[in-house]
Amino acid sequence: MSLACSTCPVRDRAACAVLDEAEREELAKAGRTRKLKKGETLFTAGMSEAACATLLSGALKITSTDVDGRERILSLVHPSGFVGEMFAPYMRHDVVALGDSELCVFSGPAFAEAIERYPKLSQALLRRTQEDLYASRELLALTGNASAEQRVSGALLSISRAASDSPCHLARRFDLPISRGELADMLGLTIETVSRMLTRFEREGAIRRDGKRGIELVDPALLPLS
Amino acid sequence: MSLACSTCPVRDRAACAVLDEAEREELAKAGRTRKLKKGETLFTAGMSEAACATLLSGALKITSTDVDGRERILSLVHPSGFVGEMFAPYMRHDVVALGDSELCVFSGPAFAEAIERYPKLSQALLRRTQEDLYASRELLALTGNASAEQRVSGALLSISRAASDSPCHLARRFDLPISRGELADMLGLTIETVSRMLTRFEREGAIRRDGKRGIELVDPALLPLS
DNA sequence: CGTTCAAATTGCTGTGCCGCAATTCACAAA
DNA sequence: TTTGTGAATTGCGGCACAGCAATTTGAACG
Repeated sequence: MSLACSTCPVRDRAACAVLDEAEREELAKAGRTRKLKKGETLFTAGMSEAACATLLSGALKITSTDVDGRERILSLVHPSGFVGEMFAPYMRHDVVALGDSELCVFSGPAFAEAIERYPKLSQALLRRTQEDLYASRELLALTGNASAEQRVSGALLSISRAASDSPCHLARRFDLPISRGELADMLGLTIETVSRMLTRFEREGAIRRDGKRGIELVDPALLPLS
Repeated sequence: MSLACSTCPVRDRAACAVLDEAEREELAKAGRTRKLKKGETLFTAGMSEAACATLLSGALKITSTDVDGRERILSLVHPSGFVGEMFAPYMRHDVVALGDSELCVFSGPAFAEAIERYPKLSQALLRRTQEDLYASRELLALTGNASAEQRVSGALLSISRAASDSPCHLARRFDLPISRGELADMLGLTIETVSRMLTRFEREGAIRRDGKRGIELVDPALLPLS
């Protein structure tokens, strides 16, 4: 038996929030909660059984590994986000926990059935998937032909927006959710280059660094991409 | 009054194919067909009225233009493909015809209403959007930290697969749907580099070029990314 | 069959990022 | 506080790609 949805931390933001209470409890019977520690893998690309999940707390990364063995971060997943497959017969990408995380996991067929049964759920997921698609395309545009300076700057602004309550407002002070190496993997750069750009921004007075992860935007207008 | 769906070239592959005939004709009343010449713009990023469309024939590109004015191709759209917005209040990216094209266009609100009415349509679009999301992520992985050689090689294989009837089979001989410049914009390279890579592949015996657009895969195994 | 012009190719040079290595830093544990 | 360890920073060449310019190609036209 699953945890009751009434205590779910994302019960009013996740895709299943469009269902009424009875429907949601019914859906919950098909899923199960799961806890992941930092670095643990939820799904592996190529896995032959489809599955999907809603993130309750923590953070995930969706990655692919290229022929040379280098990892590429395709997307970050925040609480209430949705990952996985319900139509495809296998998992397309790796999904790994960035920090300790809690999830609500479903088998692919079970969730596909739920989508059949609840049209509202299908619509909510369509909305969400379109948002993910635009996020992916934004990242594509950012890492396309921009300089290293622009990429790091763009990532800072994007993370700052994600950290603030409103998506069009910048958080002046925030913590990077990922390491330099992961940021580099996301931007198609190297650790060293990311580090050099942060140093440059700080020297130019655009940002101030507070420990390994803390960032304060002193003068966002100085960042090459605003 | 719209063109009857019975003569639609993609009537059994487009998202609306999941509707029965009566429903489809009903939906068609909300849309209208439109023809675009090569290079004409369908949607412009920021346009305040949401709209969407199914591509009947021809080809489209979804692009964004960065601060320096360089264009980045985010996605190619083939017949039966779907583009545009029905939930967002504005268009996020530019959509331009790569060649003469025919479309079935809907206003955003009208299509949102259709999704409400026909759960099957919502599901079909969810499937399709997920496919687009994976395609976008594949491109992200390809252009991430791969060398120019790998990017061009990967694009050739990807286009060859798209040109063949089955998505896991390579077409030995095909025409590039886009110019060198557009291919470069898609891969985050320059025209010159794309050209040099094609020359290299031909010199090494992996491909043969036939005119400006024709490509024959002589020995795909020689391509660095297979 | 030539003409025309945009697209593609090729050569050359500069540079921005990578890749390695050494050092420093931050945070946690003793 | 000291110590230990992994992450981050910094310096230093090398190279792959960008950017410009000259040339060639090829598809459509008269």
